[in-house]
Amino acid sequence: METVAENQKVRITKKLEKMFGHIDYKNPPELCPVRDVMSVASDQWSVLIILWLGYFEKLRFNKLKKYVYGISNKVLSQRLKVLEADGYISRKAFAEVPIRVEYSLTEFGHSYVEKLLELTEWMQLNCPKVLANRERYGLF
Amino acid sequence: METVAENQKVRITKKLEKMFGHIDYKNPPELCPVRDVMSVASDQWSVLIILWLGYFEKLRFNKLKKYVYGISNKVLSQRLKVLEADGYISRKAFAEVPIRVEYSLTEFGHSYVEKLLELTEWMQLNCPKVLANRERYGLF
DNA sequence: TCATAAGGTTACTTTTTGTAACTTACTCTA
DNA sequence: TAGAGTAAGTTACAAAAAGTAACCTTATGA
Repeated sequence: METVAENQKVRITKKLEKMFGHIDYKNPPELCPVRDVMSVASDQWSVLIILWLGYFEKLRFNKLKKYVYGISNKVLSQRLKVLEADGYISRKAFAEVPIRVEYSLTEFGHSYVEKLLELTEWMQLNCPKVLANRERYGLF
Repeated sequence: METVAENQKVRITKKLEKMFGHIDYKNPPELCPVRDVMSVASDQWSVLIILWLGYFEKLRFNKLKKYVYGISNKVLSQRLKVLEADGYISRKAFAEVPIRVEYSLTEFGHSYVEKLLELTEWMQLNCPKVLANRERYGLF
């Protein structure tokens, strides 16, 4: 990662454009792709939802609620909607009584899980803080 | 990513342990490493702080505030403390008047930026939603 | 003596998140 | 036929988090 001295004027580079989406830092923050990417499925609940759906082929609402321990109906419902809209998961409703709804990861969702695991493994090896907790996790 | 049928009992595997930290899903969620990893420096403001510190070698409080457009003193101060505690950035205060404080990325912070950029590039190629926005970003 | 400066902190307001009770439509049991 | 149960959510309300704007400190220059 090449850096630039503080007093130096910002140079417009391909790399910077990719990082911020647009060189003008006064632009609305929604225009930053990195920010977008990280905001989509990086919150605590979404991560757990995605992980459990990565482990099970498919899960119904209440099963998912059981595994994503401590989540409420409202929050689970909200997160599922966002994750579906963003293409991580798919929702399949069956016209039964009572209604049955199955959630599963999309192709993209599965590859995102791989990325999450990669990042986590990398963090476990490189992040000072996580490293300090490895005993707590019982890993390695 | 291998998945497991819904009705199947959870098998305790090395992979699952890594994913959740502990097989018992009723454990406090702080015990999930993936969750930990994603929660540390993935919020909107932290990402921008890290990116700008990745671009500039070092930045003082008010410069940083200027680039991380729209952030307040309180939030910037808070995030900087957390990021420092977690090993992403380092803080250097000079005994001058008025006081001068320089923030910069640690070694780990720099490699995290690389990871962020990698993930973003990957997302831009694979995420349906981000792909739809690529025209807006003016990338590619 | 008043303004300015850097790097924050503090009291207060707004927004977001979470909680627990309720809903709907049907079926099973007493 | 009244009542309970079931799945997948909503809704009204409370708690927590985030944001805002004024203030602090120590010193220097006008």
